[in-house]
Amino acid sequence: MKEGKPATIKEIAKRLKISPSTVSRALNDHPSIGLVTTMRVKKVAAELNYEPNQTAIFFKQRKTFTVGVVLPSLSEPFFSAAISEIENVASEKNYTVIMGQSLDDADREMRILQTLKTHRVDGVLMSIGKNTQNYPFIELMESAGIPIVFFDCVPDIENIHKVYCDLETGMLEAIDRFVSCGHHAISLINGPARLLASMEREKAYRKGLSKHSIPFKEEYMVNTDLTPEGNEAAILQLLALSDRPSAVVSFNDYVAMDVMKAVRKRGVALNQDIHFISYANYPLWKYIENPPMASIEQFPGDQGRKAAELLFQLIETTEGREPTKITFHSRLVNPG
Amino acid sequence: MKEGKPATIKEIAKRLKISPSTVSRALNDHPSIGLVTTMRVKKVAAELNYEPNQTAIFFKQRKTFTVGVVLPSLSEPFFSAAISEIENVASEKNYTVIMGQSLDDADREMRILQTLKTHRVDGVLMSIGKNTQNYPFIELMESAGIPIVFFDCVPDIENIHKVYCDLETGMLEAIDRFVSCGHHAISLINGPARLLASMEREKAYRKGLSKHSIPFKEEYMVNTDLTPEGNEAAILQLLALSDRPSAVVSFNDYVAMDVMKAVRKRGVALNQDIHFISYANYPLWKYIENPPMASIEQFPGDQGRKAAELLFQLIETTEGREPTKITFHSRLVNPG
DNA sequence: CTGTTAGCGCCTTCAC
DNA sequence: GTGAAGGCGCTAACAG
Repeated sequence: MKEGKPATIKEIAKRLKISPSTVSRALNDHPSIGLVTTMRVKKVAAELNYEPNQTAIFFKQRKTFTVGVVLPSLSEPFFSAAISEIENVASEKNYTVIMGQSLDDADREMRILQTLKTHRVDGVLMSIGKNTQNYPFIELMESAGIPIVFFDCVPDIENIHKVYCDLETGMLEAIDRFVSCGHHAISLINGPARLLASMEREKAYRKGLSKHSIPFKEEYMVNTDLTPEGNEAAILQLLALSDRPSAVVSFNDYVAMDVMKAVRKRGVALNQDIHFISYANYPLWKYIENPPMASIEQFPGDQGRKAAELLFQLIETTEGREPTKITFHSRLVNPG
Repeated sequence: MKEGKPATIKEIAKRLKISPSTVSRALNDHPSIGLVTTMRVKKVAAELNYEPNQTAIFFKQRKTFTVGVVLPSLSEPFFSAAISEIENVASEKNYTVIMGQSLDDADREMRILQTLKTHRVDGVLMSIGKNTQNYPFIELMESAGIPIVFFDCVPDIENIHKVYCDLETGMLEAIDRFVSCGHHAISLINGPARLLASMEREKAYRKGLSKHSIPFKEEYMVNTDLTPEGNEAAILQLLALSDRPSAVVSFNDYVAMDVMKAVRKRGVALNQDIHFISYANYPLWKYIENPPMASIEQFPGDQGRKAAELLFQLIETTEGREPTKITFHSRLVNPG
């Protein structure tokens, strides 16, 4: 039952008393091999349960048919959706996926990339962590000739391939919606100020307000460090205001959940006294008793798919390509 | 910046006018190489930016330092927790992780295993899908000499390595809890009857009841196909009973969420008219307004870690080992 | 301590 | 159409 060694080309050559090269060609349907020999070879191959030794092929072809995926966390539904699509694209192309979670740790991120490099992956897809400030890995991968495509959480520099979601459109739609429901006291609970993602939200928020001629009020924009405590602190800051906002856009759904929990605890009525819209649109909203008024969808699956497709293009064209930038537009949707 | 070819051992040998084997040994800190030569070699290696070609090493050593992980879905928090721990163990051991989602599709499962085999992974960790009835892949992997360890959702056969969570203890604790709160009309919303997981729950449920001398009532045990519709239908069946149960154990948290939603919709008061306990203990409960009374923890992370550790043992011992069975015991905990 | 030789399994010129 | 030979990069006998 247990075959010590899998069959090799040589053995089937020996059996047929022909040369290994002929066998190799036959197995690869090389045109110059006679149909009969090809058949005979394949028959014996099947009998011997022959399977090509991929490691040998990888070695020879200088290609591993493997791509690496690096992202902050697998447990976030957002990234799950992305990696799922990535895997679909990869398996269509007969590539396998090696993955690593950075857990928002820049060192760990770098280590993962190193590993991927020594494993000679053919390409890398990456969404950087919140704490990643500089990007040594870009040069690392480039010097190794390994293409890398960033998605969703992308470095704020040019000359790289990236796929991401423009946060502005969703924010504008959110504010439109709030305004059309009669809200004018609209807050933003933003993430850490240094994050690109936060800066974009703020910019869009200001733009949305001014579009409706609502003046920007300092005290309506608060920041959270994205911890549960920070999230709670942020909403308390808003609730304490004499002119408490009636509508809030929050950084993402996790923030929204903490915030809504805190609101509930204080006896403020959700979707009555105060209304929420947040980014991400996590699937679990449909189970919640009082879900937010709306969500801003960021299309993780589509981003993942596009990024993967782009990566495979880069892998297939040996030439160094122009940096490509693909943008999705966030959109307001019903939660869940 | 971009080096066409990475440096090889040969080149650094040539530079130093020594033999490649010496270089190889030096780089691997072989004891028989003089300290000076070792130093010189390493110095030149660093200068040339040498990095060993893993594909060559894999090829030569007949080992890829890669393990495959196959599970139904990455997006379930349960499996995320497991794979996260698996990855931790793997990276401690300097292994990388290739993963595939079966999406509960038996064919896809088989295809993933095939791919893992051709990629010559050193071992496989697997949690089988709900629809997997027979296990051709066991023989497949065995004939290739690739050890496989199952975890959580494991085949119902002997002679395999498995790590799983005994569901009984948690069920007994749940029923104890219900009874001590004065409940005697205790229902079970179970999964598809053919699932091993369902059979175990039923058995434990019956045992728990009889422990408290509560007679088993047919109409108190209903099944769901685990779809949202099925879940709703199941609870409606219970609610329609003249002697409606006041306490329900449900198959898992997804079922519980659907069920609780349905209950809410009909104006039955959660945690008052009717109480729930379910398996899994998903982290999101802490955000829910009326969470279940308790959850049954199945320790996905611990299962993943143990399974991985076992797999690495198997990989390291060339000998075919006795089938190992490691059991965790589910436990009642506060949700979230 | 170091060098020589050989070979992992496959593919690919180059000959015939 | 087929065979022989060589080599990918590295390691591991076997010699010195």
